[in-house]
Amino acid sequence: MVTTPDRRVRRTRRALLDALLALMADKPFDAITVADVIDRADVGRSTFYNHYTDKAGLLADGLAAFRAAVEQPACGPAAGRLLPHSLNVFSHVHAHQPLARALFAGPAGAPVLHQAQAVLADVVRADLPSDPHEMLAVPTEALVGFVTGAYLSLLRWWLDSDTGNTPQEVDRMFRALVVPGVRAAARPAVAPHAGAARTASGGTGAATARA
Amino acid sequence: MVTTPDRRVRRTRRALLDALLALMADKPFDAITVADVIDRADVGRSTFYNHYTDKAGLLADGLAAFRAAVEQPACGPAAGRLLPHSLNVFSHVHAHQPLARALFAGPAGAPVLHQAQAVLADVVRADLPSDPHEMLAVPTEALVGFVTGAYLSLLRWWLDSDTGNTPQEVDRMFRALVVPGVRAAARPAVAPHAGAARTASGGTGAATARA
DNA sequence: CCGATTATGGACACGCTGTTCAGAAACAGC
DNA sequence: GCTGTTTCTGAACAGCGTGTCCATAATCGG
Repeated sequence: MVTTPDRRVRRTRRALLDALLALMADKPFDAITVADVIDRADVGRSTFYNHYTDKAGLLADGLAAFRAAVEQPACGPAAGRLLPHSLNVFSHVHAHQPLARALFAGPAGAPVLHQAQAVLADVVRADLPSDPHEMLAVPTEALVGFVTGAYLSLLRWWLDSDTGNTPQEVDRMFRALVVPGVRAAARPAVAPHAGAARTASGGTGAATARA
Repeated sequence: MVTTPDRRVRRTRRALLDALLALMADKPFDAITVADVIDRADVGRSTFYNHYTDKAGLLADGLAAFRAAVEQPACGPAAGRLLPHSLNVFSHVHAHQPLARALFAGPAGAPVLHQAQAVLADVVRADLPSDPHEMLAVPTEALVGFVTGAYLSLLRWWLDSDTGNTPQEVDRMFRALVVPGVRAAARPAVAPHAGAARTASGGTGAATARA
């Protein structure tokens, strides 16, 4: 069960997924027809529907692989940090470029983006301190959305731009942009009367005494 | 041309757009058929194609309205701030809820999201200091993507959650999350030679947190 | 080598798209 | 109110993508 026994099955599925990913580099997912996929994969139409009920079913296979890769425990040096999986995300995207490129870069298409976003959101939710006070300056779910959006935007920029940045460099940019805001949001809400105007002029908080 | 002369035309177009927006509250854009729209709008099929070549054409009308509303000069008190249009965005979203809800909340669909995102990205690009040094810690386009993503995530959260937050409150959250990161990113890049060797350990110069 | 599983091509009904056209309805101006 | 113009309407049409079915051929594991 873990590994499909029959070689034909593995061969067919791999061919279909590869074809889909290759096509996703050009067209958005919704514009790709089953005919396109089986044509490029050299697979009969009936065969496709023997394995998947849908285009989406095929894509789900790819997404599951991505999720499994990203969710494994954070690498060594990032243990105690604020968003421990960040480098993990960028590293695995780097390692699985064709899949990641199909998921995040170019014209993604609605279902793809939605699902890929959900994977990232789960990672973020697990990485964020589980709202100990529940009285933050920004509600937890909004925070999750913010961080997820930052992942998405950085990934898109990275995969679309031709600059050959390393995962480490992108991770550094990501953290520079996100961490200060998360720290600010994780503080208990500012007093609504006294310090309302203060937020605009807030220093970049070089040292947030977290003791 | 500014105002379509014939009343029938205005009536028809308005009915079609309203129908589309209403339907977008339930289904993603791609799942809505022309038949759905004209059925709800009580309009003949030929009539639809007399005005628009496409579902997308109809939506474009809505997007143009949104863009026009958001791009007008920033309101008074936000003059000299870092992202002067931020409150503008949230205020106009609040004022045009049905449209905004269709564009940002719920299952949006690929073309909608892409275009709405482009509108926001243009606003952000105009709001960001036009890279005076060009040697920032984060490339300008990545920064634009980051801020745009933050807009999107906050808007989605706001429109999806039932908490009746005011535009001002959401704007405050937005700025608390985004401004510190933008300030950090807008600093000239860390000295490339001195500190570059230990890049692998991550952490920007400013925010190396020790747990 | 053989029985079981999988791949294949072709045909089918269905739904959505975008176009065309002749006639009915609503409009603006006098 | 009348008239010429513009717009709406319903129905029909070809084209394409979807998902299903089935008998047959190819490939697998043992």
